[in-house]
Amino acid sequence: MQIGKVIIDIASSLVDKIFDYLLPENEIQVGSRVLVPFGKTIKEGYLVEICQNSDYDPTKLKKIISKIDKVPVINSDQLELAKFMKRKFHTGMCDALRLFLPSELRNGKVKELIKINCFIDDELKAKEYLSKQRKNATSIIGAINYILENGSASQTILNKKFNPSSIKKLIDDNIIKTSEEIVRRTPYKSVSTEIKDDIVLTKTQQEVVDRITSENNIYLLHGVTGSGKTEVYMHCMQKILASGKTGIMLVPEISLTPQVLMNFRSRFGDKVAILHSGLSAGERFDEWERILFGEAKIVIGARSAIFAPLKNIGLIVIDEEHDSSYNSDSNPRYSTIEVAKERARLSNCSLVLGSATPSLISYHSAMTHEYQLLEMKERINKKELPPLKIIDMGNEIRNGNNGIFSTALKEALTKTINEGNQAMLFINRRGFASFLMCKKCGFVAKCADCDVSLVLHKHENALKCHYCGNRYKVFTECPQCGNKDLSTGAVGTERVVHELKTLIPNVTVSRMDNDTTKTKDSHLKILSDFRSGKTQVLVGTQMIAKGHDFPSVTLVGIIDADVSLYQSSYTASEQTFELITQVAGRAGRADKAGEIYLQTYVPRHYTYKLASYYDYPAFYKKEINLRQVTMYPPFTKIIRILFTHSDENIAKETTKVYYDEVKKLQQQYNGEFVYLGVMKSPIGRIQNKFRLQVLMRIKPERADEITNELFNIADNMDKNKATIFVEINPQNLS
DNA sequence: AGCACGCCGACT
DNA sequence: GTCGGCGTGCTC
Repeated sequence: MQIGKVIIDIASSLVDKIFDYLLPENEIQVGSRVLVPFGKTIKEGYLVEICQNSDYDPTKLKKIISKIDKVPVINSDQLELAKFMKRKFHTGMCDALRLFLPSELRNGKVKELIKINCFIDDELKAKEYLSKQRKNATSIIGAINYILENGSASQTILNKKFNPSSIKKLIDDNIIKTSEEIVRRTPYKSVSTEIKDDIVLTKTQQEVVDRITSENNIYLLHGVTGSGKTEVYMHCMQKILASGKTGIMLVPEISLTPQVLMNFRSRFGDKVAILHSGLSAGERFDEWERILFGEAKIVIGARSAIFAPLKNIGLIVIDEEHDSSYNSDSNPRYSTIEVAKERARLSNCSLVLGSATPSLISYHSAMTHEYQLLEMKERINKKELPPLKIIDMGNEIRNGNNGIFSTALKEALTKTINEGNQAMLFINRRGFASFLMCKKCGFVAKCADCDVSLVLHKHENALKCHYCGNRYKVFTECPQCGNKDLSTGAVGTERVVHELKTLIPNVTVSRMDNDTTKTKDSHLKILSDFRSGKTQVLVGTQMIAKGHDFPSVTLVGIIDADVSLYQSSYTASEQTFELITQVAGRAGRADKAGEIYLQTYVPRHYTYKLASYYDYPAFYKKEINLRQVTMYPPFTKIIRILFTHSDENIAKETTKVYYDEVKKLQQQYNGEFVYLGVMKSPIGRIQNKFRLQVLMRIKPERADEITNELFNIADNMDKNKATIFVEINPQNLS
């Protein structure tokens, strides 16, 4: 008797287990999606295994109804990867499997696009028909003439140009004949697929390519900005392609600009598939299908592209490996680097992690020889990195300048604009000001549903909560005491734009942050306006720092570097160093010299000093020592268990039950816990849900074991109480 | 996720 | 007396 093991496509921990079914007579392969009777209803599921026996009462077994797709949609490596994700990150099997499929497939909304071609096979008959028409039948006459002139036309176009009901009548009357054709929606179709000649590599680049392609390993490629890493990746991919294998290259979502995509398309033609959130549903589905059917061999995309349905993978590349977007921080939570390591292991291929500022953890792995370190220390154009000036803002205040720009930055800005060059101003905070406060009674506007201050957005004339999105009216007098003297908190992007316009009245500025990039292509528009010189200054948050190449930028200003340095996270210094290096890399990319101004109140901080020399190894040394002394990652693993519930008492109760269990675990693993504590989450309430947490740091040796125990405790808790989230080395503790 | 079973309040 | 509230539990 053949038993099919099925995971039901319902994302709930209550049904996240294997259900046994009888297999029907006609063959279904493992990895197929199937329809099964489930309770009173019919559900979709994934056939994950076929075997001979079942532990379940054989009389109660039901039969799989049918398969959904013509072919299996999940291959064996992907199945293994899903199991790995369940083990490693505690994701449900269903959640993991869904990552491998375009959502369009599951919704059944997208089908193969069918183009209906309209043509006329009997011209005489058509002309005769034409002559019978009244003069005012413009649609019918126009459509026939249009087809006669063009030979044929798609029905979609005809429907747009003429009256659709007339077209239908013509088809019904057999004047227009139709034929169907499957078309693929290729993104960025306009880009030529003509394959360009190779660029000759430098000696260093060639050596790196040779290393990567000669031996299967995990490589950390540390190359300064402008050292030509992308070219290295492309050459490696070419070699892989030539050997009949396939490859994945991941980039941060934000740097998947049309330019990057064009680069790849012009090198690999239609052998490359592109996966990212900017694609339309149809495009994404078609790209996925091209990969599944082996038409595309190279996949380039954001983090989810690691799940692409490739077979026979020869190389995986993660560019800008330090980028935080590689950590999924909402369900299902996973680390893309960990997934990539496992996928590379399963495919027996190399994994390349590339960055100008590797994450401390990755660099440490290279230092301890878990990864192979590859270095590219020189820029392709042999130019020095631009000088970085640290400006003491305390000094500015002492000299009577209370503004947000230092005197030096003001002068540099004016000079840059006058000379016809471009500038970028970076501030890691959106909105106008971080809060609005009454000077008299100290009242600060707070969100009704979250324990946070509201951020002032002048442009929209609103106070916004950055955690739940609630909006409130801006007040001009204190709601508590009626006082009209209000003060605003720390500067955000809006304020910088405002001050800049005051400083240089005719300047053209655009702002790039979460608020101005809500619509689909808005960030591309902002970037292309800046690239073309339509805007002179680009003001923005994190997102302007990444990978964009603007030849005319000669000035970069970091308005308040301390925002990043003084966030309460053990990665604050690391993130600040990384940020400065990335932002600074935007200046002077082409033949023009660039300069960077960094404004701070702690000008002597080692992070700023070392960042200003672009000395990553020195920064690493300093920071890794600190981590070792204080016992933070990579010397420990941080685990945070977050409990949320709308009833504060229930949240507290669940937290206590869990904490007591962890204490038992601590006894059992005596000495493995460096720290264990229970407390309110830094933001005690979000969207009216109370948040508590159990926080611990564990020595690495037995950390996996302990993590499993922690998962088990969570699994055995009452599902109707507070919601439990387990986070490993969390980036933002809010 | 759904759907049924089951044990307590306001109504023809 | 019943209709229906949604807490609890199960689905191969």
